[in-house]
Amino acid sequence: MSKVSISDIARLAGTSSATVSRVLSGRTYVSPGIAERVREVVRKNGFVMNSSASVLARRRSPREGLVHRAIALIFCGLKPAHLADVNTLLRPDLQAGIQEAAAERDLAVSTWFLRQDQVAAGSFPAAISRNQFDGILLKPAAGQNADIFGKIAPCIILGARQQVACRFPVVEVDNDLGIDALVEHLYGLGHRHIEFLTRRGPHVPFQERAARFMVRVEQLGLKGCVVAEETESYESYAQEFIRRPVGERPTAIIGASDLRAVRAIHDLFNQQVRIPLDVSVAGFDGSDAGMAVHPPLTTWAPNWAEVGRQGVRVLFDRMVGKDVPTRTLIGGELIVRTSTASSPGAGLDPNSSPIQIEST
Amino acid sequence: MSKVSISDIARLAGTSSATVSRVLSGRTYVSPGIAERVREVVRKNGFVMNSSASVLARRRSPREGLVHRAIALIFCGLKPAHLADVNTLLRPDLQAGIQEAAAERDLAVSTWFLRQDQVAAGSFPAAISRNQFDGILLKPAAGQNADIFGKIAPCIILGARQQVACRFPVVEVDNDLGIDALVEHLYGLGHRHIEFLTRRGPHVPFQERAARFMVRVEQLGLKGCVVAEETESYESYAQEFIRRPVGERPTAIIGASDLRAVRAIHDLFNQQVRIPLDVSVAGFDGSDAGMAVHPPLTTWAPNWAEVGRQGVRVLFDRMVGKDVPTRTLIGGELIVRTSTASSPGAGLDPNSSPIQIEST
DNA sequence: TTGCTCCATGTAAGCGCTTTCGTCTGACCG
DNA sequence: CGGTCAGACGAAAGCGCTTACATGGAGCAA
Repeated sequence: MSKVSISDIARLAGTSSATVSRVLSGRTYVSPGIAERVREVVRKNGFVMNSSASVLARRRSPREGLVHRAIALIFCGLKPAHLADVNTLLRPDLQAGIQEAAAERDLAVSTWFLRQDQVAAGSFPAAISRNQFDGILLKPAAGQNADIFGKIAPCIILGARQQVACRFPVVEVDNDLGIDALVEHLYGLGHRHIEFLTRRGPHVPFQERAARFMVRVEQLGLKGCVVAEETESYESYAQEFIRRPVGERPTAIIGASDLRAVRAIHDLFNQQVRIPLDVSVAGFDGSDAGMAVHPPLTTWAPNWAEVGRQGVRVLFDRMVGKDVPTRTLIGGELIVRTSTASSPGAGLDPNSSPIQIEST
Repeated sequence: MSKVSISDIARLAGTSSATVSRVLSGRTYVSPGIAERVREVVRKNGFVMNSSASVLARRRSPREGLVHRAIALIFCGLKPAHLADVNTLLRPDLQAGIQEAAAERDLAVSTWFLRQDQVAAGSFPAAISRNQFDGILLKPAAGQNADIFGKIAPCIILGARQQVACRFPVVEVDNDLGIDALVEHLYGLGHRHIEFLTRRGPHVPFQERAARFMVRVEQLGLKGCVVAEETESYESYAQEFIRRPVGERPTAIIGASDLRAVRAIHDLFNQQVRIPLDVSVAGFDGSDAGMAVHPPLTTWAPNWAEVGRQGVRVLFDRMVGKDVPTRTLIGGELIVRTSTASSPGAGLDPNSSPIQIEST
């Protein structure tokens, strides 16, 4: 395409290609006069270097870090029918954060979806095994071992702590912070009996949230427990809820996720339970679903954009050889909406103002 | 990292590097015996070529298409505060479709977010202007002119038709199909007076949907009109709705988007309007919000995954020189939930079964 | 057998850069 | 004023591949 090469520039600037290279890489000293002349010619001709040649040449004496100015974002451990996973793994705001931080550092981001069996077999796409990347951002599904990527380039794990057996630094959402915020929010509203609603099965993030819930509840001296719904035999939490005498019902419920909370709200509604009059419900995720449900859901929104930004920052630091923390925790924001209100008996009419939702 | 080069392989296989290259590229004839021996050595040593050297060498005689086996996915025309745009531009399912189709063709996908002013100034990240990609998938924001990318590589426009002045082939969602499906669904339920709820301002996709709505409504001989809510002065559609005598109210409403429909549902609820008993409401998008709102929203879900797949397919075809259609339309799916029911007066009690939502 | 063709393979010339090494210039010291 | 040294620059050797071209041997016709 652009036929113009570094030696053309050299000729036009009346110098040698070596000097042009030195000016462009800024790695060695060049006298200001010549440097300026070279830059002028480069600008005038819209010259951009051939990066293949550059990478090839640099390989002779392997230098630190940034050979390609490119990182890979790898979603790994996806199940064969992976479309379902995608929504939880690939959050637009996470990716926006990654792009933002990558752009600041002039890094290209190449995205890959790898199935569990591909990783297990170590059969990567050619571009990955060819070391075309200076670093790797890993977003593993739960339980996925990702060590193998360490052989290819510096790695960082992104996301919520999961049982990823990883020797890599992790940048993750601090779920504990979210659970604490939710519990304290409800506590502040006068609730003294709170239940945490999750589902059966080994879903690590949910388990972690549940564990933290119990810790915080005990610290505050509240009554509370973790309830796991069956997913198969559909006997909903709501049905069980209304069978209990009023005094034994919790006054507030925290869902392990927004979707779980939303589902509980629907179920409770169908059982004529009024929210937040009879029971407050909160979620965890900050999803659109929580915004749409009626009444709008109080929830904890992890700052995924920041996870992306910090992930790139930490990876970059590692790429250039700096020391990086093994664990970086990212916070979030408590979004208070109308699904939570003061506990029955704590005064205050929660239905005094009409319910509204954020503007489109 | 891997010190082993093509000439090492050649030595081990007892042949020349030229032959190894020929075997690996499969571009010229090599006798089966030697070819097999070479492949064996390659396999045994886990050899992967240095793609920089390969790209560099191939440049001498510029060949068709696939030099890099990489495409760029460019979201362009973002506003400075772009996080808001991101959710509408970057749909996880779209990206999943892209990844799937790219993986099939052994293409790397590199993602870029470009602000409007960057595109206008023609100042691209180095990797893009350096021609490191064989093709470009463009997802422009409305009104963004993207012609400039045509100089860099073959381009395809992705998404819903917008006033992108483009000379490039387009792979897009067929919104007309969705509007038709929604109108016909309501028509089938007995509705004869339907309103389309949108917002003021030049939002092209909404305008298109509204236009199609009017066409279809007239074709079916229905009563219907397009209502645009102000976004600033908050006088909601619902307030205006209840001021009208019952006979002049529509029996069904279609929101220009799920979020708009969700908002209408909330507003109507606050005005004591029962859905779907008094009025049916449908949305457009297939979002999580639609699933969560109460009652769950009937909506049209465009098949974004297919847009991604077809986009890559069309781009690939163009990259290898095939003729491609200038316009590829992708359908979607009507998701019928309980926010729509038979028109009042058409018999049938819409509240006979309890409302449920999909499992988490 | 000779001469010709054809095809598989080897040889070697780059692709466009980076970097080592050596030269040259000028500054500075004795 | 000669010697020394440092600093700026150019010459040129690759980086690991691809491919035009050269080569040599097999196959075949005369």
